[in-house]
Amino acid sequence: MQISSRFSVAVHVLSLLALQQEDDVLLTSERMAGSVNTNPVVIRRLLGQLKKAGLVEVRPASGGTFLTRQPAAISLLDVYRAVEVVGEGQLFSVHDKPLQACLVGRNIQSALDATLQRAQNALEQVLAGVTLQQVTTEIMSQENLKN
Amino acid sequence: MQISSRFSVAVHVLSLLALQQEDDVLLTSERMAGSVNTNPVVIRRLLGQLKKAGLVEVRPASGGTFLTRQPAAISLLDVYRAVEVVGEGQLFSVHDKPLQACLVGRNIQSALDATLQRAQNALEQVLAGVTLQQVTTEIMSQENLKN
DNA sequence: CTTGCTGTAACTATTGTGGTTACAGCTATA
DNA sequence: TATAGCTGTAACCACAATAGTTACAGCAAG
Repeated sequence: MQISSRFSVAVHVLSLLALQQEDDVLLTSERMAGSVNTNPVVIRRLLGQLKKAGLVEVRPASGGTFLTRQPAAISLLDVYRAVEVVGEGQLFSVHDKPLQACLVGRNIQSALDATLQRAQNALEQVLAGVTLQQVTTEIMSQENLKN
Repeated sequence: MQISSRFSVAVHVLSLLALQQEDDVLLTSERMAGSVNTNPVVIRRLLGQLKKAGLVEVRPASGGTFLTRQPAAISLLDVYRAVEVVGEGQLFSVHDKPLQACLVGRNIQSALDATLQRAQNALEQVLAGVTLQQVTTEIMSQENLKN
């Protein structure tokens, strides 16, 4: 199955935060929801996870959300982990309880484990190598291509 | 979300086929289901996909399944693709229809695309580098560790 | 004190997964 | 040629995750 769009939505939201101007209008969950094209509650749930991961600070009642770090100090892996699309080391699900009386059954899990772990790490290392800063830069450069 | 266990089950089944002895009893879907600890229909559905991908040959009514290639010529990426856990280039799902009137909204998809593609490729290349032969070798060596 | 926003619970529809029963169709073999 | 046994597949179920929605309590700032 596919990795939840929570991840891409989170990057979208963080990009909005990274690009927000000080003197700009307040970025409320409703505004962000408009840009993402979803429901404000979906955004608020997401912000809850990003907050829990220490990536953003949300002003409780008055509204407004801000990054706690520079965009260059936030990797996509941080985001990926924050939204918990996949638990640590669990990208692949492996069938449990294979027949222990069978040669293959009792060894398949450990035989596969190292490879699956490496595959997952390979994916995560790519995400670790890209920062929010790079994403917003890419957004601006995509924008320029259109002119 | 996690990648379906169809993948690990497929590797399990293919390992059984790779290790089967000529003069051994017939490997029916029921036998394989026993080793995997699931239902025979689940196995037959899976074999249908592996057959479609040209990895195995199934004898229709009399029973019995066989690899069409040497285990060394089957990579885990072949298996991964065969069971269609993830469509080509679609490991990450990205929210569609973001607000086009917004700078971030109209550029986020193309800004993320290359990175997500690279991440997925990284994962797949690890799988491409491991063959069924290596898996069965690992199974035997895990077995030996237990003695 | 009121306005407006966040935080969260609760419910829904949709989708993918994996298990199960049932049965048609075929093939090797007796 | 009859039959036993296996495959192929449809149909259904339970379960879990996702994403959208309504509703509302709580609170902070003006």
